[in-house]
Amino acid sequence: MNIGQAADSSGVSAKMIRYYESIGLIGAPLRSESGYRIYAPEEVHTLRFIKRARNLGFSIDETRELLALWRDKSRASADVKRFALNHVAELEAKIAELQAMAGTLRHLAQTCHGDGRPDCPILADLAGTETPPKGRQSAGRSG
Amino acid sequence: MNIGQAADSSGVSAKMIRYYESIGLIGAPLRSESGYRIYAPEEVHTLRFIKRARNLGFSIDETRELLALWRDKSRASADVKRFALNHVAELEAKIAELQAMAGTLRHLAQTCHGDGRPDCPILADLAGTETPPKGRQSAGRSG
DNA sequence: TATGGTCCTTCCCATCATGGGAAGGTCAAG
DNA sequence: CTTGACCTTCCCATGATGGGAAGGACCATA
Repeated sequence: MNIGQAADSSGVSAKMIRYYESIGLIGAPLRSESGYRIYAPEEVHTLRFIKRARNLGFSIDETRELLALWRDKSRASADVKRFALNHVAELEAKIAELQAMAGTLRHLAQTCHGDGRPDCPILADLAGTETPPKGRQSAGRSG
Repeated sequence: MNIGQAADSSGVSAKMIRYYESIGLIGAPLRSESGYRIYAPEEVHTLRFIKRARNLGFSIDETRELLALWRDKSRASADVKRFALNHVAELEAKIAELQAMAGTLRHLAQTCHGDGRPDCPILADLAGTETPPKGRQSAGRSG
């Protein structure tokens, strides 16, 4: 199986397969006489594993650890679970961060007329000039 | 005002201030006789604007547009609002993506014993081997 | 057999935003 | 005058991915 076919059947681009090999995430495959990389089904399987881990937001280094856990037939499922839940916590932290941004911005947009007038509380907030309308608490400046 | 003071009072590192200057996000400030950058309060104000925009998740190019809107005294607030809401939509898209990841992973972790046994549905799912326990719908493989 | 198209190889560069650090000049206080 | 904190420019690294060039390999068809 050539790299192109391995790419098609794993969802990992040929470019990335070579990169993964270069950083040691996967081993170097066999080569044909002319130097073409030849992939066994087992290796394509590994590529699919990697693809799926990446899709779940694991970094390449985390994926490396997952691969190690996968290959270690005697690992405790508790180890894997801890690893997964740790990643879930990281995802949730990032989600919260983005939600804070979106919330602040949505709030600002809500107070913006959105008409032809130039006056805009969004820019006023970014500028820190906080055009005080009529009784307004200093909200959302905690960044 | 030296670059260090400008950095402290804007929250943008000296390194990034120089970078912003190099890419034309901000103009080149005055220089002292010995070549030190000298910042006026106005420029520090701009840096704070940039910092805040970055904190809200705007890219540098988006920040550039926001700066242009800010400086354009005759812009319509509708333009700013549209820009902001567009960014909110992008943030929400990313949030949804992360939530999908977290949800899938949380679900997988839930089905994992998390004890000393090696058997682990998380790795099984990543591997695509899907150890069918007893009546299990193919959930979460839409990546 | 020649040709063309599609694949493969390696190598370098770009992205985006940021930090690290080296080598050397400047400034203010002791 | 020395010391230490600051400034300057320049280069390199990150993480994950893609783009593309130059050249070789393979295969089908004329």
